[in-house]
Amino acid sequence: MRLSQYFLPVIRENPSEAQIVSHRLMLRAGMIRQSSAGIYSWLPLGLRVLKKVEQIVREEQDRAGAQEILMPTIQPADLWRESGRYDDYGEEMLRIRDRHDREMLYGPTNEEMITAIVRDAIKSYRDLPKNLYHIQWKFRDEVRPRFGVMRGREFLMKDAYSFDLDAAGAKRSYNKMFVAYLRTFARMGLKAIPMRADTGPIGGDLSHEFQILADTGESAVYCDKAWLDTDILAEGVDYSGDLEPFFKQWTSRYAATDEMHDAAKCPVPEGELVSARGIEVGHIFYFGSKYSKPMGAVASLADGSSVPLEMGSYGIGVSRLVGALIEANNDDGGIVWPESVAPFRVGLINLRAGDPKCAAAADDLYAKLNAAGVAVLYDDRDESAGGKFATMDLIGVPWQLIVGPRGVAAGTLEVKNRRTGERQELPAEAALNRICG
RNA sequence: CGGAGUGUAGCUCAGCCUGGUAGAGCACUACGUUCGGGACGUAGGGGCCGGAGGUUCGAAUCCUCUCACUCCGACCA
Repeated sequence: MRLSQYFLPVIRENPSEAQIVSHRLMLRAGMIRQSSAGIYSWLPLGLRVLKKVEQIVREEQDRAGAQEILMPTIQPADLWRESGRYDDYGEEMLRIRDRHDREMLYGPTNEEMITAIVRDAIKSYRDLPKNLYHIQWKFRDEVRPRFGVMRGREFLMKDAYSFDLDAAGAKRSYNKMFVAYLRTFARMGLKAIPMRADTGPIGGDLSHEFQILADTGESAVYCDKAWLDTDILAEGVDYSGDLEPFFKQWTSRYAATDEMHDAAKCPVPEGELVSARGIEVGHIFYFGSKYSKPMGAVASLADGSSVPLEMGSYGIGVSRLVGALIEANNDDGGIVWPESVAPFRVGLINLRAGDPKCAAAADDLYAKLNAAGVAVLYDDRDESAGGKFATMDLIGVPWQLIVGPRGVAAGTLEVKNRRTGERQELPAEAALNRICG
């Protein structure tokens, strides 16, 4: 993409409404614009990141055996009356009426809807287990939206729902999602720590929150220091095998949110305990027949009797993750994307757009990178060098490739890594290999 | 929902107290000089001063109402 043609409205000064770093940087880097309180438009750069995050989530859900569907944002109120939550949910639910005065709502979550779908389609124990997920916009009318996309009212969430015949099966489904979540966040370069959690309004018996550590996190969290050195991706995972030992291993290490933490009962000695701030990026629940029973979602057994389905639900805040990623990856210059979610891999900077030799060299590199399938943002504008570097730093592209008159004359290119700060002048061929390799 | 603020140019803000032709920096446009880490000069364009009502000869400024946004708290993914 040529920057001269790209819709990238960067802002040099800090917008006054943005209090935390991710919100400031998302506005400044032209990723989002606010529409109203807690509701945002995603501009091209922001949408690229959102889609990358979404894709990693999708791949790990698929790998764990969940199947993607897509449910609507608007739901009928009657569905929620079946579970009894229509009256319980309160003002956080946006209630609307259509032209026939039918009561509708903008879905804050989808337990009722998925339960109705599965209820009508699944009749036999032979059809189980199933895990269905979708990635869809949700609306929760927060009393006080804040922190940009980290606590918006409209947000993109991946929510999966598992259906099993019995508690043992439901636990297996829970374990799969537990592992999938650890892998998902690790692939984004995030250290997400599962913590025993309150089940809240979803209700249920077993629940873990996944918190990533960041200074600006909303909740206080405590964990064993050993968490900081663990690498989930290093462990091979076989979803067809028994994941319970894995689950036990990962939950044996202490980690708790403020509400669940009791300093007097904490098994970790003071020196080994990390006290930090956490951002909740995922939450998984096992809640048995809380919805299947009132809504009549049952499966027939071999002996002709029937049992309510055992359910769990599993959420990841996809749009929140974009903010959380920035909270965890920024410096004075701007965003520092992990490569797996970076909107572009390479920022190609032509320092002298007006110079024919520089332009020819940069155009050539741009063509080569495109041909190699590398996502490249090419700054071909006639701007000051400082401004170009500042823009690339702000939007956090991992690799910068710099074309200037000196290098063109010498046949070299400067390669810079945004994260490490590494800068080297390499022969053109070597520079390309460094980046593509 | 309680408390506290803020709405003036695309952004950051001054002007309001003490009423009298709408301001600055950055951004934008044109031309020129520059050019290896947010350059300089000259000339320009851009505002229903959030909205409605009131007071006044006259309102960005004073009064009333209203809307929006932000912060603290309670609540929550």
